[in-house]
Amino acid sequence: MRVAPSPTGDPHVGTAYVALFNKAVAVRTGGQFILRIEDTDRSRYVEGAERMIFEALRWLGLDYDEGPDVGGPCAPYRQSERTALYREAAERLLATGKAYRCFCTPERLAELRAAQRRDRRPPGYDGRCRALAAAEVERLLAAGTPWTVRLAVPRTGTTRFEDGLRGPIQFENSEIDDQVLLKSDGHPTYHLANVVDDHAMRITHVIRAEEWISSTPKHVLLYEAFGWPPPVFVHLPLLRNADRSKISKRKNPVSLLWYREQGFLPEALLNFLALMGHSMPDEREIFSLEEFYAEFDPGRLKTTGPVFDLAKLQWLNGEWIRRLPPQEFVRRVLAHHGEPYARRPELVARVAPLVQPRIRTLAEWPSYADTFFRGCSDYEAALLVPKPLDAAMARQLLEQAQQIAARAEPFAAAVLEQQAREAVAKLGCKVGPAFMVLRVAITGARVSPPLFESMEVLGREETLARLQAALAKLATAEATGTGS
RNA sequence: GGCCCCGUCGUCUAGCCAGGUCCAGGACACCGGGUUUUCAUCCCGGCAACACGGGUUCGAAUCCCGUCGGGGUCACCA
Repeated sequence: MRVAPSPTGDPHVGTAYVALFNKAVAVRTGGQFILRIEDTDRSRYVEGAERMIFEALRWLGLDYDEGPDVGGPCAPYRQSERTALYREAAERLLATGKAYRCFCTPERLAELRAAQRRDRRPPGYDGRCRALAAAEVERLLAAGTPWTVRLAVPRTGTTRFEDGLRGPIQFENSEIDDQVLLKSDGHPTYHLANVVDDHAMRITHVIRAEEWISSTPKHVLLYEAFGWPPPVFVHLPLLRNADRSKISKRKNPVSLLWYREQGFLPEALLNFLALMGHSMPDEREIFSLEEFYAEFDPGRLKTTGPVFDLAKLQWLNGEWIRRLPPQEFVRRVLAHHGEPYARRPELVARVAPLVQPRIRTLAEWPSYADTFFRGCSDYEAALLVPKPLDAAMARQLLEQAQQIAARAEPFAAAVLEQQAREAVAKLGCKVGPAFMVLRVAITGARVSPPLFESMEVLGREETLARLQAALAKLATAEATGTGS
């Protein structure tokens, strides 16, 4: 089993999807899971993209047994380092007449396509160079004319293969183009490199995306031409945008980097991907990678393209965050966010339990936690006076709170809450609005972690300071008429 | 357009291969309600689908055919 991405940009969510199922088969069958870098298109090569693929796969826990950065018996695992192999293979095909040299220029091919399009005929190479006499080939070669190698696809007959998921699939050979195998720059195309490598690396199951179905007959023909037994082909459904087109950058976040930055847990992303197109026998929806491997069954794969629903991923991520052991949650927060949190790990640990049940992604951490790290002085004074109350009542509540905070012993949430409730009752106020006044004073926002727990974390001194600041803010607002 | 793949609630799906136990179950989202100091959690309830038409059969979401719909692919990209 293998996954074979191209280093042409950010690591793609589809790569993770395909890698997941390949690895699952490898784990279940005791086979090797290989990472192969398909970098045969130097024009699309992106510096650093390869390293990001390594990192993304590791981040997800989809480690590979063999690959460019871990080595293995079939090294090298970068196609750009295996060009001799492909040339040799192409020579073999040339020698046996299974392929031929094509000297057509890109211009002629473009004109050919244009003409076919104009006449509303199916596009494809017209086979001109296939009929070239040996002497003519020699002459062109001697003249240094650039050439490619094309597969000599049989003109008649049918090529069939068994898709491990969809059953028998067949194509008329007359509909298959004489695919270019070796480009004029000496690099192989996907088709050649893929088949040669899959054979060389003893890949038993080619598990890839559905978009490859229509080129599979070319691959089957290649295996036949080489006299090699073809692997089992399994075409996974394509991940889709909401409009059901294949998932794309424009309509969906597809970069694994993005998911990491947004604070999605690898566990959740993997869990979500596993849910797309495969189901657990007991319909369980939340499960670990290990559980997935344990229950994975090719027979439970689906063939219909699932729409990638970020909302469900967010829900799942929230579930995973809530299930994290407290210490682990702290570790993830620290790993995800740098300063100012990293400087105060002990404070993070105390704040964490208040935030953990409230967020769906690690990126949301600051929205609840920042009041403990950055203070809260820049809120609007009007927030201190929620709807049914007036400024006078707000002031009284804050003053009562000051007294309670000053004397509470110990300075703990339960004590503070009990005394606050009593005081509020005496003032003849409802707890909801009353606590809202204090919440704003303490956290600077109407949405916050629990009030008294927050006070406890802040400590007596800071609590008193914030209450005092709120009172001052209220007074200023009243004086300038900007309050309510 | 040719070829190929696919078609159960808005979305992810169970059920289909081995027809009845399915007037189709679960989850997300959404809408109500409850718990609650805000938010979130948690609990309860609701909305909502077998694409359509034939056929086979005592009986079809499940088998067959057709139609329609969606997608993929038609590069010296992968």
